[in-house]
This record gives sequence, structure tokens and C-alpha cells, in this order.
Amino acid sequence: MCYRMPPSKRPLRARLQASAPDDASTSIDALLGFRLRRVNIRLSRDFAAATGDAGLRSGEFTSLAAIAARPGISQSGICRETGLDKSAAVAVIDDLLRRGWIERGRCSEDKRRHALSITASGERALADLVARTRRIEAPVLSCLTELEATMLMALLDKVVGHILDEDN
Amino acid sequence: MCYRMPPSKRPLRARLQASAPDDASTSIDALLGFRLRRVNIRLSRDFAAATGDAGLRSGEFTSLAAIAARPGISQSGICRETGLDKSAAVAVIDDLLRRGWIERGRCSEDKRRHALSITASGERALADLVARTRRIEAPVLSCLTELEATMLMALLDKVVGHILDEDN
DNA sequence: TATTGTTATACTCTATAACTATA
DNA sequence: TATAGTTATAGAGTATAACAATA
Repeated sequence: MCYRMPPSKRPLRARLQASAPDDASTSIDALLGFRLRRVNIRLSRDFAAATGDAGLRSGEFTSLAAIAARPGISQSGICRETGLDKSAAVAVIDDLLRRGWIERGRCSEDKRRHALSITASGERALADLVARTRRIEAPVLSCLTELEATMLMALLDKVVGHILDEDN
Repeated sequence: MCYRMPPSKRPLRARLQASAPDDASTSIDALLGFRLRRVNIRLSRDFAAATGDAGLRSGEFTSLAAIAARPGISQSGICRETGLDKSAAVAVIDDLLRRGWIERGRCSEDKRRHALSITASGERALADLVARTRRIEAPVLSCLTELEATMLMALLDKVVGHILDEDN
């Protein structure tokens, strides 16, 4: 007979665990990728739907936040921070400039670099984006207690920090 | 003066917190997306680099795991589980069939559906992929204790389960 | 009418390589 | 020689709409 799709009441992990022997070497129980991917897909779609046709391109929000956090950062700095490719960063920076959210000045110490900084308009846009993103993420995070959500953020921060250390 | 890129010893969150007032409504401290995105980029690149030219397309590994976990699942079931678009799923399923990792039978109860199941060859491929992915994720997760890693997985499972419930 | 799977298509994202200007 | 930024380009990912078969 065919598998009829019931409402999925348990995550894939739990179902896999039930159907496969508890063998740590072949189980996906300890794999992070599946989980990150699934949550990421959901959040990305909701974000794209909320920002609509005038939506930001991939990495634009993250780059704006990085510039706000580190005024004077260079483009390659953005790439290291966000994981963006340097060729992709060009379009992102161009778009942020076009929107008037950031400014670009040549660096006097190293004329190859652009020193990027956020504008007042960019600050407002960032605050608005953050607020909208919070509203998008809220229903996804609603299944966690406040403590659990805080723990999740802290654990991911630890991993992200480790990645930044390793990749640079 | 210009911002010279030092080795990043703290995650973006911590730096933002230091430079911005602790205003919950405009801080990215409680946002999940940045963190997921950054970790996902790292893992995706490492995975692509490890699988090389004969690499699987996006969503193929997840789909194989979903079929292994739920024999007889339909294509639309895969989409619901993995977040894959139904048009994208076609190419993924085709590729899994071409590799001989899954089999496809028409469903007698609902002739529109394909009943998908994993083959013995597919089981071996899946076990191998899981093992390789564990080796890829290990260095990323090495910054966490075993307890922390378990907690991270459990928290993400809770979120993924919630998303599956909501989206279906 | 709605759903499953399929195709075609357009658009975006990502990575690579080649180039310039600086270091 | 190496790095920062730019451009062009190719390949992969993603989403939409239209369609046939079935419910």
C-alpha cells in the first residue's frame, strides 16, 4: 500500500530513530545540516514573502548589520564576516549604496580598501528590518520557551564564533 | 582611519551588542536567521568540496534520508518534509533513480502518486553519506561539549517539528 | 475543483577566472 | 607576489505558471 501523508507530528529525526537501529555511525541524529537547512528554508521564504518585490538580495541584510557593527569595515571584511563571496559582495554593496543605507570612502592607509559605514537612513532601515524579521521569526520560535530560545542563540553564537575564528 | 580586519575573536552578535544600545526591539541578538545562514554557508561549502564534481544536488541527501525514514512516501511528501519545491523535487528524484538509490512504484490507491522506497544500494550510499557528513560537521561542532551539541540538536528538532506541523 | 507529478522558463545565487590598482 | 575590489560568465538553485492524469 501507499504511504498516505499524515500530518507530521514528529520531526524527521525522531522517525528515523524509530525506524533505524540506534547506530551512532549511520544515524542522522547527530547531524546538524538537515536541521539548519529546513529552518533556513522556512525563514528565507517568509522573509522574501514579507519584503516582497522590492526585496533585498541574499546577504544584504547581514552585510548592513555587519557594517553597522563595525564602521569602517572593508568589503573583504564583510565577506569574512558573512561568508559572502567577494564577487557577490560587489552587487550587495552597490545595492546598499543605491539605497543610501551605507557610504563608501577610500581608505587613506590602504588605498585598495573601501571603508564602509552606515548612514542615518541605513540605521533606520536596519532597525525596521530587524523589527520585521523578529515578527517573521516569532511564529517559528514560538515553540520554544524563552530560556530555550536564549540557549539556542547562545549555542549557535558559539558555533558561528568558532567558524569565524577557523575561516580567518 | 580605516578598519583593519583583525582576527575575529567574537561573533557578530557580541560586537553588535557592544556597539549598539541593548534595545531588544532593534538588536539582532534575538534573531535566528543570521546565525543559521552563517553556519549553513560553511557546512554547504565543506559538503560540496568533499563530494566534489560528482556531488549531489541540493536537497538530494535530505530526500534520500526522508525516503529511508518513510518507505512509500510520495514526491509531495518529500517536498513537505524537506521544504523542496515540487518542481525541484523532480530533478532530485530523477537523480536518485539514476543512481539506483531509490525505486519508484505507482500507488494502487492513488494513481497520481509515486511510492518511493530506498534500495539496498541506497542504504549503503546513505550510510556512507552520513559518515562523511559527520566528518565534515565534526570540526564545526568541536567547539561544543557533547551536552551542548545534544542540546543544540534537540532545540533545532523542536523548531523543525514545529515548522512541519505549521506548514502541513 | 483540487492534487500529483511534470515541463518550460525566468530569475537569482554562487563560484571561478581574469583583470586593475595597490601593497 | 599577494591582496582588495571589479567584471564577466557559467552553473546551480528557486519559483512560477501551465499542463495531463487522477481524485
